[in-house]
Amino acid sequence: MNALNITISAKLYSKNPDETELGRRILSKSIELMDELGYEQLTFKKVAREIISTESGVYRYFQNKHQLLTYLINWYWGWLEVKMAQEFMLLNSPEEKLKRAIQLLVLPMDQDERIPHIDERALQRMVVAEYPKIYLTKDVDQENKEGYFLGYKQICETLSQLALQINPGYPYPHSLFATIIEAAQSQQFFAEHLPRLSDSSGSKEEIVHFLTDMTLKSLYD
Amino acid sequence: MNALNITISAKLYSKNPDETELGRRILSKSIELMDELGYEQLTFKKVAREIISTESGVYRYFQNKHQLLTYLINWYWGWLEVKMAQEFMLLNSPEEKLKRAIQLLVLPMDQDERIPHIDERALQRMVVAEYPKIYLTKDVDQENKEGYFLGYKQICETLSQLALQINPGYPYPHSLFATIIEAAQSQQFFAEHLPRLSDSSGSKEEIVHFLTDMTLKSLYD
DNA sequence: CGCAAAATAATAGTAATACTATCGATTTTG
DNA sequence: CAAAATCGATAGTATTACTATTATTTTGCG
Repeated sequence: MNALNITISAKLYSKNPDETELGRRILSKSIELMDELGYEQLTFKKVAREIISTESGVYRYFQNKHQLLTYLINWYWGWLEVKMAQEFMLLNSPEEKLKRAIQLLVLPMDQDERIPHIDERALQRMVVAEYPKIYLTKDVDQENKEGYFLGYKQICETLSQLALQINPGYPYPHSLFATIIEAAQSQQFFAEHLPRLSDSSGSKEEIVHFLTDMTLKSLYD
Repeated sequence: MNALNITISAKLYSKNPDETELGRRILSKSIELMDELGYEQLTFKKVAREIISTESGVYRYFQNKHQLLTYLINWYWGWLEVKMAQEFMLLNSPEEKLKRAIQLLVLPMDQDERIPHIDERALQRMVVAEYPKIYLTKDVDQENKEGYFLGYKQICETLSQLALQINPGYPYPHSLFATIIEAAQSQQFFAEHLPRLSDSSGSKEEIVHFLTDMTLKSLYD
């Protein structure tokens, strides 16, 4: 728990990094380095060196790099969930809410001044580049039991409920929003790196249009 | 090139594994072990031991594990492309072809007796569990130039062309089929491991229905 | 058939990684 | 103020992902 009431399963850390200065510096530098170097090239040694601490210091907060990545991505989903809840209060129809949710999934957001140690834009870029790595492992079933993917599942559930308000008979709400959430990430990646897998090489607005079109056409039959 | 005319960029190997007995044993055992252990746990040493060869033997065919994975996944896309071309000859309308393509993406296929060293089902399972790892790296742009992702892009292009036959005005054919192809994989994974991200915990037929529904609703407006 | 060239096996070695363990020193807290 | 938690510093280990070298076997071909 922190300023924004983002809850993260206690299985995702050894010692809560949100509660200490060192922990917050680890989070901050990890996001920066993971965005810059990518998950594979990041090591706890590099993080430790940059924050003038030690490898064992980082290990006291996270058991390994995979747990750290999972923590950060869950933080992102939790934060997005909070943003959505805030914005939904200003909107009336479920359709407007879904449209806004898709924008929040894709468009870059402003730095939240209440959480200076998290660079939201860097985090967002990092999530686009790394998110499937948290579940594409042989430990997925065990880690699922431990709540490693609650953030993703929660946001998928929220959007599914909205979809059922629009069309209570739609049979695939979870599949739909898992697909939309995945596509929101992968289309950003493809637009930048593999443009022949996208029609939106230019602005993120085009990705928003594509996803919105796909969502609404699926729901209204 | 092999019995089935699947072409794979020469940048994806040091020595063509398809042309020698040792090479084919490497492919065969790699698929088996990658399916069983997952990408991270696979090592060239383990492959070598199982085929009674040596680590350096495997390195003569592939520069590293990532290149091997990319080779196998391109082989899969190439093989799927061949299957689709065969099946499309029996069908007339683009809609029928698209429906059949989605089935081929999801449903398990029979072993091809002409290629005894490739276990297609194991390969298919492995692709579901590992495919984004080939492009989610910091080298994606360089590797893209070298043709690492041609198989994926080719299949996306083929399906996009079909979609434009149905609706020439549809503005997002590449995004649509990149999304459908990704969802075909991720929904299989979610149905098995993270069922709250899917509505198809039972049969693969449900995934086919979901994807077909999404595709056709997107195209017909 | 015999020989050169290519392919493979066998072995060794290296740098980096992903941890684990220990031990004072310092800070926090009850 | 004493106990406990925290942190920094250092060392060490098993594994991994290669690279290099040499010896042996297989194979193409004149």
